[in-house]
Amino acid sequence: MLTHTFCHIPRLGAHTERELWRSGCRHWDYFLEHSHEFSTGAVSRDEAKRAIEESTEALAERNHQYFADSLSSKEAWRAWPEFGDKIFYLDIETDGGQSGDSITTVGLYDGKEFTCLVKGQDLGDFPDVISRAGMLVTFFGQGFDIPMLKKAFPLVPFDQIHLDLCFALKRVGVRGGLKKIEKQFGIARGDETDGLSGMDAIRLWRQYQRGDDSSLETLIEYNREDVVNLEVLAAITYGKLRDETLGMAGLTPADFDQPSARLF
DNA sequence: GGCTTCTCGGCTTTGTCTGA
DNA sequence: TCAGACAAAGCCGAGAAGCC
Repeated sequence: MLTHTFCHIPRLGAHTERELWRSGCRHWDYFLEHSHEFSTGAVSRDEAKRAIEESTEALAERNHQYFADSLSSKEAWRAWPEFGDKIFYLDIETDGGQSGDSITTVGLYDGKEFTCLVKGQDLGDFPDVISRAGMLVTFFGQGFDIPMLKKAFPLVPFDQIHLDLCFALKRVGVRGGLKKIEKQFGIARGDETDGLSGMDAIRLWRQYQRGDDSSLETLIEYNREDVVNLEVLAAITYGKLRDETLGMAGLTPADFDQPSARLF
């Protein structure tokens, strides 16, 4: 979807992008060869062409910072397939204000492997682990996880593309908390963690601190299911947003498979 | 409960296009 | 070349929402 995107160009909005698609310009490569044939709204054609040349180069170099800056958070979903090999699904748990509301665990899932960094053990490795990510996927991370992490790790730049599924799903009419949405899409949890909430995560951490090691195991499993399930939700969200975005232009995903859409 | 960001609507600003 | 019309982005504030 990223190579069909034009609304990341400064001062070029969704309306102009839809007009470009409708008039047959559906891929960066096509625009670069035929830019003189299309209207780019309030942006000059030369400026738009320069932006698309930069975008092509940035994608070839896997430069996630470029797209983190140019793509609005609302449109971050478009980069999900292109940066799939540099994604971390992320979720944190906290102690609920026990010591200034500090982070107890950080769960990270790259699509293959789950890593849980635990306070007092390996949480200090977070800056090193996160430096490998080009894109972060969270649920309400913009409102909670990322501000908390920025506070705990002020030297980490957090320059990744950030897809917040909470707001992305809301755009396609799916509302509610993470657990409610998981149920809505038939995503099941294990017997041990089914029904647990963020408040239970705080309780489990406190039990662990009192010497109950099995509580930490349950907390890590809860954290693991949170981030692994984010991948399933991201795929659902991507499909829904793509269909809705194309639908607003009177197009379907099949229209992007046309030769002119792919190349020329 | 506090925090943060979202959406939405209205207004302002900026740049392109078109015709004289 | 220039001025007016038009389109789109930016900005702001209010209210809503979900996180722990």
